[in-house]
Amino acid sequence: MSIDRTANLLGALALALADRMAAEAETRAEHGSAAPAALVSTGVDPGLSVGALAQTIGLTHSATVRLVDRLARDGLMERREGADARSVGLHLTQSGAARRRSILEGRNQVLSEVIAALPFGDQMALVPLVETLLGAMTPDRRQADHICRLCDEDVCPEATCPVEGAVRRAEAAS
Amino acid sequence: MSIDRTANLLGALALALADRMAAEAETRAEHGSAAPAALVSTGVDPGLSVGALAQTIGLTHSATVRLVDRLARDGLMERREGADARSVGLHLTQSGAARRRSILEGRNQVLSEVIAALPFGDQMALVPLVETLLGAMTPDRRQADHICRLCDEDVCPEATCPVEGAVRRAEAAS
DNA sequence: GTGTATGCATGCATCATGCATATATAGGCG
DNA sequence: CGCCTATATATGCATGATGCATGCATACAC
Repeated sequence: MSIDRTANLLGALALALADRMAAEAETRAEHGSAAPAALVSTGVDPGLSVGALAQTIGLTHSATVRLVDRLARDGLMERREGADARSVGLHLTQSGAARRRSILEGRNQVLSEVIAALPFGDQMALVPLVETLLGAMTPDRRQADHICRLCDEDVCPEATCPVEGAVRRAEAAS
Repeated sequence: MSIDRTANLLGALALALADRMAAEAETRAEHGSAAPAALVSTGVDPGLSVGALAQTIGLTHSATVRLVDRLARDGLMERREGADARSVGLHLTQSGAARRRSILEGRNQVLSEVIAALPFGDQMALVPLVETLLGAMTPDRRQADHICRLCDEDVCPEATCPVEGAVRRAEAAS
């Protein structure tokens, strides 16, 4: 059992899962692949700035401005007052919050369906492995927000999130 | 430990891994996110048609025609005679084959680096879980090719591929 | 209070992609 | 043999998301 084969299998699984999640999310939110992440992340941290959102969803600032334009035009997101007179505070409308829930439910459904292929004991065995891998992929706060840009915090609270944990350890070490 | 939290964690991991793989691949092949898949898949099955490639990489036929145009213009891919006078047979040039190796090496490096966070025993424990999940995501040959569109067959031979196995079972059952 | 940094927005260009359609070949049926 | 339909590739056109360079307003430091 070479590490290369393990790597290849894990890569194929990640690709297949990401495909399904993206397909599901894009049936529920137009305006490109970053739109679901924008809705989900704005729901987690209402009032965040355009720049902060840009980093989380992995677009340039200008692309994020246009995306917010589109989401606002659809009545899903609003620009309100920000921390500064420069800054904007982004918030979901009621309709945007509903859309967000729909995206999260779709994602959960896709993933749960796949995981159901494992007997319960194997599901439990999988969890710590995934947690370790996620922790290893989290060098700093910025990456953490990016990784968790589609996460459902109701289901995976921050207190037990392995990505959060890795950030805390990294920040304590610095 | 609810299945929902497990699902969320697995989704985050898949997303993070897919991000890294895509970023790595796109530093090595221009022309959009489907280009790496086109190069890898053409290497696995030389002589395949444009239509077959389109299904594997998940683009429309016309988008695939343009992608092949671009890769051919860069000297990475060639249109040769196909099975028919209608069909085209796609092949990598020498330079295309080299590019393909580079893409696969980059992918392997990204994934191996992450997996190295697990002690060896845990890596071994992970393999059968991933195999089961991959099998569960493979309803037919078409999906199988799509899932494996970035796989390195040198490292993960068809004989032991869980996706291939699932296809064979599905075809035997029908 | 002047200069630099930060944050948001816009003009412009590019590029990948999809839809509708055109053209060529294959195969079946009368 | 000729016609019809299916298959395969290719193209015209439009769209839409994105990045770069830049402009503009506000904040902060000295």
